[in-house]
Amino acid sequence: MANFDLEDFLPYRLHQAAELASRRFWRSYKEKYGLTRPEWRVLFNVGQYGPISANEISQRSYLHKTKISRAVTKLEQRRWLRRNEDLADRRRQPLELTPSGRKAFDDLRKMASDYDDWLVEAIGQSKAKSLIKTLRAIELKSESAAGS
Amino acid sequence: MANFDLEDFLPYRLHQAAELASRRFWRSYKEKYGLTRPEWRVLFNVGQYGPISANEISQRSYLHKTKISRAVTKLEQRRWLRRNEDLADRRRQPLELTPSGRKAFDDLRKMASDYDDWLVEAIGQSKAKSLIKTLRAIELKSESAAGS
DNA sequence: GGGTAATAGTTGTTTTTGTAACTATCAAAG
DNA sequence: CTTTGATAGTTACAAAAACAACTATTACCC
Repeated sequence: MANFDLEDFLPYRLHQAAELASRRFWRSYKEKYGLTRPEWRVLFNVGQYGPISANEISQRSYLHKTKISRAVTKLEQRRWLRRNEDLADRRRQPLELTPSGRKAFDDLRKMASDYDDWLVEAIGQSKAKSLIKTLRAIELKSESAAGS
Repeated sequence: MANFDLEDFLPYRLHQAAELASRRFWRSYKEKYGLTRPEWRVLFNVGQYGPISANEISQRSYLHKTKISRAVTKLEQRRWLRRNEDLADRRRQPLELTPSGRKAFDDLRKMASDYDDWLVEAIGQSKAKSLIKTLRAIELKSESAAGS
């Protein structure tokens, strides 16, 4: 504690890295498609896991349900996704991409993949893999403290 | 690219980890002192590096200058920090903690240190150290793309 | 079944944030 | 000096966020 250093405080360092790492990428999809971050996340969750409900996205990504709700509305207006009906539980709305949503998703996924490659150059493939594992361990430990 | 996985996309994973890791800690200082995250960051920067100007905090923490400006106003109203004058450059305001700010800082630093210890349990000391290094490397690579 | 609690999702209201424009001061060049 | 451009910090306004309250549906249980 005597030698506590802000720069080595994990939540602080993690935030800095996350913020810096996402900034350039965020600008690129914002410029190209005018997407916000929650919209990007919802799009990717639906693209990768769809059909998926808002609540499932929330549990998977820790995104708050109001953010998801509004992002879904926007993406729907754009005709990038549609809400289906779940006859077994009429509260749920399984979400799926439309063909044009799929097209945008594919393009954005390519952008993400390229950006990830560029980032990984900084540390190398093997360290990138162990980084992912380490981050998951931290998330797991923190999860007990989540709460929506 | 064919096997691009959202869960392994570094900016996404980093954000999840940062968000989860900071949430519990954020709640604890919010409950105890009613601090926002920018206020916490400014307090820690001034506590650790003061006297320091808003601009120097911005460069160090990538916090936007308007956030810093507002956080400084709040912390000043609380009498936790004061603005000094820089006679050599009257635009700058070197910031310093007051005695009561120092007291709060010491308490919060203890909380942060304890929380960090708890988090590090998830991965072990040595991995925590290499994690910090890896994160810095990612930040360095991303920095070229920063822009305030 | 009928009542109570829980869940999925939305909407309204208040804070916080991002962006740009602004003031004040300093630096550089002629 | 004085003009031009840069920098530190603040403020105004619009966009996005948090938070709480709400509707509709389902689950539980007596």
